[in-house]
Amino acid sequence: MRKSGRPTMVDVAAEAGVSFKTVSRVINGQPNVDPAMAERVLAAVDRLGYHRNALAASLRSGDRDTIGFIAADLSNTFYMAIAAAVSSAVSRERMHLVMASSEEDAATERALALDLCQRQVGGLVVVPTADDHSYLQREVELGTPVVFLDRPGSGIPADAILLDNRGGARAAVAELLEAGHRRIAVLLDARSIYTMAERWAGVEEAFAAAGREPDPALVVEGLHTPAVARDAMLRLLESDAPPTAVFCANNRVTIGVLEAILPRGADIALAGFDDFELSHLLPRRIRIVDYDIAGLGRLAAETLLARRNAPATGSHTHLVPTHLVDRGGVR
Amino acid sequence: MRKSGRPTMVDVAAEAGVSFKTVSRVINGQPNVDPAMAERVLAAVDRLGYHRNALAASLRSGDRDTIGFIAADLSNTFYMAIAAAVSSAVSRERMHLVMASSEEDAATERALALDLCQRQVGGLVVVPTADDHSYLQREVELGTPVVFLDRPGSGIPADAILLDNRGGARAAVAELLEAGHRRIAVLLDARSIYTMAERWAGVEEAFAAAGREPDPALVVEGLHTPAVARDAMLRLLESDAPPTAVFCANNRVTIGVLEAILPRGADIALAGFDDFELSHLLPRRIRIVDYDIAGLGRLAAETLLARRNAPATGSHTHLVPTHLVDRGGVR
DNA sequence: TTGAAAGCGCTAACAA
DNA sequence: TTGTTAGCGCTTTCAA
Repeated sequence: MRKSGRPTMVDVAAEAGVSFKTVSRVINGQPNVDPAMAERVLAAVDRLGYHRNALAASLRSGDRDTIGFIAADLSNTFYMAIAAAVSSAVSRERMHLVMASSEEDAATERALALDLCQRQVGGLVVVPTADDHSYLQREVELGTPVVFLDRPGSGIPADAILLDNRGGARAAVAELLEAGHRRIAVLLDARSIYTMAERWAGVEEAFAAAGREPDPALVVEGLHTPAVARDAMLRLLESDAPPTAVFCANNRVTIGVLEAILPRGADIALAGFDDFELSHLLPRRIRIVDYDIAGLGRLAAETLLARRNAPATGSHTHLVPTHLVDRGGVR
Repeated sequence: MRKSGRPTMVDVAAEAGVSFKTVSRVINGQPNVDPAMAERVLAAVDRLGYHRNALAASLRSGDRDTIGFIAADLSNTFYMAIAAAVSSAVSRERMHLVMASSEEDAATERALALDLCQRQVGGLVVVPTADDHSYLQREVELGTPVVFLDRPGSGIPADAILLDNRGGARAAVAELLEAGHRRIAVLLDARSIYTMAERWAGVEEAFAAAGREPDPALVVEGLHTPAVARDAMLRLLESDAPPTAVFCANNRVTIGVLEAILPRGADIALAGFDDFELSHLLPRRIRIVDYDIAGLGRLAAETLLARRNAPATGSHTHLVPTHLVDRGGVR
């Protein structure tokens, strides 16, 4: 064994007294090897504690068995759940998932994506923060498939896996309108975020279908944290004409609203986009726009893996359905 | 550019009309390069859309800039949160995190760990499922540091990051005893799991300190899911002598217990190990054994990275403190 | 069935 | 300051 490093195929070959190509054959389970020789090689492998260097192997063969995942914000349980789903789908194909977070920063996203490409990933799943992805153009051309998740990318041909944001929001608000509510508050994060814009569009569609339109005084946007959403809700409750119902455009907003409503037992109908842990134990009934979050991650992984083998025949956008469910109402 | 593949340093050198070592120097920002030459190289890089192959680079240099993380179960938000923390700590050092899940299976854990070692990871963070890790002996000897997280490993010299399970459980139960409770139920997952054994030991210590011991009729173990925990709690509530307080040994058990208690408004004092999302919005007050979960992941990453540079001077076990907090009580 | 030689794309000595 | 020559550990021809 050389200079105290890890043993190599050459070391194993020397130990077993065979050519180093024979070792390669045995290690890779290739046919046409004399069982006796294989036996000797395996014994040498064992004695030396040899492990194949997968990086060196892929250098020559060009095989890529790693997939990159860039989340927008890993501290958000939504993206963590997706990462877990992508990971398990990827490992089912005996591949690995390398995970990173852009922290909602376009430059970071770009640096991470390019870095992962340099690491020769076989594909990239990206929750985009940047609004131009032409920096990936070259990589896609060279055969690294990219799949956008949760938000669409732009500037390159790549598949996208999106939620039916519009339909989900529309259905939730339509229900509130049908129940006779006329003062419906709509609380959102910044409308510059793709999902927020879509959900807001769904809200408008629901109002339009009922021949009405949202009351600007009851619409609050830019609610980026539960605390901010809570304060906004408190102000609405204390206004001259408080809402009788509220639609929360994501789970952070929903949580903030609950923080405002629950302590004072305000009597308001609740609907929100995104389910969350323990929603079923809430004391108040709430309608939730739910969807298969693990399925979202799985679909992304499968779409990506399919691209690896198939020719780039136009990009496709998958719309993952949402459905309304009841949560809470536990006394 | 050769056979339609990605451009290499040789291609860039040809394009720029310089030697390929000069390209290497420019790409790696090494000193002693004529600015004019660097300019020409950079232009060629741009024209060709060249990106350095980080795998090939590390093959020769031996640099390892990837850390492996093996969770016991990525569908558990606890491990996902840890993974996120490890990821961000690792990327702060400009390294990458490869994520995998053993699904609580020892053979899977072993296969994943060995696989990651073959991929030349610079270190391994493992939430162990196997109870013998001597299979990693060789890798540790060869300089791949291993850090165990949440549960101790065995058979190899490796650092461990553990929670103060015993102290946390003891404090929670001691408080119930001090409040005068005499019929305290203790609900656990299987005691064969390290954390459960430790927490149970903490419970016994608290009882012993009060000159008492747990009532076997009120101790239920093997509660692996919220549903099972809920049913166990319901049986206790309906028994002849129901408990006046309950200690839940992890958050799954706590959730099951809440599912049993909340709908019927049973008047029972609650304490549980592990915080969970939205615990602060629960209608019932509950004492929680809390800890810094992100810090746990960060500490694991930092301990691992420190090992990479330092000599293997004996393994160290870090005990992460826990503290009791109030949750819930929102009407 | 086995082996020798030539790469993969890069870094690291060494020379010029 | 620049270039040359060896490798890193493996896979892939191609010949024996």
